[in-house]
Amino acid sequence: MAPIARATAAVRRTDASARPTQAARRSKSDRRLIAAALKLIAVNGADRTSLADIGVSAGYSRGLPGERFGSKQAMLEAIVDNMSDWFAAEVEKDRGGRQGLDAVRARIAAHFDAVVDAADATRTLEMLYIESLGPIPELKTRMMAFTGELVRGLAGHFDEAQKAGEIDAGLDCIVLAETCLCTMRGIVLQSFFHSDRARLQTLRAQYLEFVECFLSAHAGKARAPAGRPGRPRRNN
Amino acid sequence: MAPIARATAAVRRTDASARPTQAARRSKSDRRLIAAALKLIAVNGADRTSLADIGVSAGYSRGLPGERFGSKQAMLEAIVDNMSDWFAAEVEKDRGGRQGLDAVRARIAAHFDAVVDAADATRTLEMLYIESLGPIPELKTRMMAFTGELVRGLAGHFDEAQKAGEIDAGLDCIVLAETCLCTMRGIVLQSFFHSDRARLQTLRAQYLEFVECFLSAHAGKARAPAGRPGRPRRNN
DNA sequence: AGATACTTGCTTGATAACAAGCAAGTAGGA
DNA sequence: TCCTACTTGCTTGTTATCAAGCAAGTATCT
Repeated sequence: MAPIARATAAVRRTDASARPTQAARRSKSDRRLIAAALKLIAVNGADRTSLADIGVSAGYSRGLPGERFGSKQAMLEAIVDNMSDWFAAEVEKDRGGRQGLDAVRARIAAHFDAVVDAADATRTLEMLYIESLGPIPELKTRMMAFTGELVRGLAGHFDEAQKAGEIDAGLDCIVLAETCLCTMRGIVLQSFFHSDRARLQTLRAQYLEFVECFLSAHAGKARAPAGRPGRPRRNN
Repeated sequence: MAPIARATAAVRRTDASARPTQAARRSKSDRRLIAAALKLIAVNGADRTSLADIGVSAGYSRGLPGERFGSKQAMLEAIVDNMSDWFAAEVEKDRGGRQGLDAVRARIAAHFDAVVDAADATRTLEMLYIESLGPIPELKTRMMAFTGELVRGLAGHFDEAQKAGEIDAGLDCIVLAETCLCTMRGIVLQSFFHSDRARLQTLRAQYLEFVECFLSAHAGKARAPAGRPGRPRRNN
């Protein structure tokens, strides 16, 4: 659930269960540091979050984050990597084995769900997304790579949909996917301003209308495949 | 064009034209300070932009911004106000006298055009949009007000379209408008990552297809509640 | 008109808070 | 005992904010 644990260390604790191993210690502190960073950055932004605050908030000393990650920049990069991997995995997991438009729908749903399930994480990710526009190119590169990965993933399913005849062959899958992700990003950002969770769901629903409408208007000619939704109808 | 000048002071200069009046001086320095701030914040973000840098970059001393605006926070607020007014006026101006769907289209076009015409300004606005999520509520309030204004403006035209029978009576104009603005915001943000200006236009065109598709699918006189947006439901 | 008093734009120096990074140290697991 | 996780003290650089001052514009009086 939480996008935190990455170093899955050997947690084999000896029979004397009160003695954690070194690797377990490190892994635990890693996790807590990143969790604390997510919480703080989600609220204050990266620039206003000091390494000292992160360390103390995680229950350690003020110096640990710097010692562990080497520098603040490096820590931010680690966080982005961590979350990118988690988010992509989450979306991919929720896709199940689906393909084509079903996979598109699953990815969109997974995207919004992830935002709800891991609010700190996604909010931090969005904060860093913007701040990465600054002069430090390292984060920006990673963010673009991350976004590109999502775009290509989604575009791949549009491709499948084209090949399966679910949608028009003339559509540009990459552009289509990118537009979808932009919209989702915009909606997610907007939802950050309203603590009201229902707002997100409302906008999400409206967005799905847009998508289904577009898809059915551009439904492919080959109408052999079974799974094609005829009308802008949501599931069920 | 530029969203800068606001204090339209009495610029009545005496016939000895080389002697600027006090008000003119102040107005000029105000303009230059804000212009410098826009440039710097667009690149570095507000947190990484110091008042000293702004002053020097504007051609004045490092102390002037603080002295003029009172505090950094206040300066940011002034900038947001300035730009909000300008942006809203720009969009409204481009609307001309149009109403209904034509006005919707004009507003969307104006929105994207403004981004291209005043890149620094909009980029700064977006930067501040995100940073305003932080713990200082002042900016956040203004940003929400600004966004709300845009939403209501757009929604008003959807309303007109409904009354004119251009679109379904069942549609929620506010939600529709908000979704549109979210998408535009997302696209604009995405375009910041590519110095390539064509990317923005590509996504913009794709988005317009979405909109037109949705509008024509929900065109015509009020029909039965068949087309009403269903409740948010995720596809498993 | 010309000189004088006053106001306002702008600059410069000082200060205090804060944050990142480094180095030397302590404690706890192997 | 050695190694590693972690802490603490310190240095250095940055930045917002304040206070004092200078210079240029404006008003007032004669």
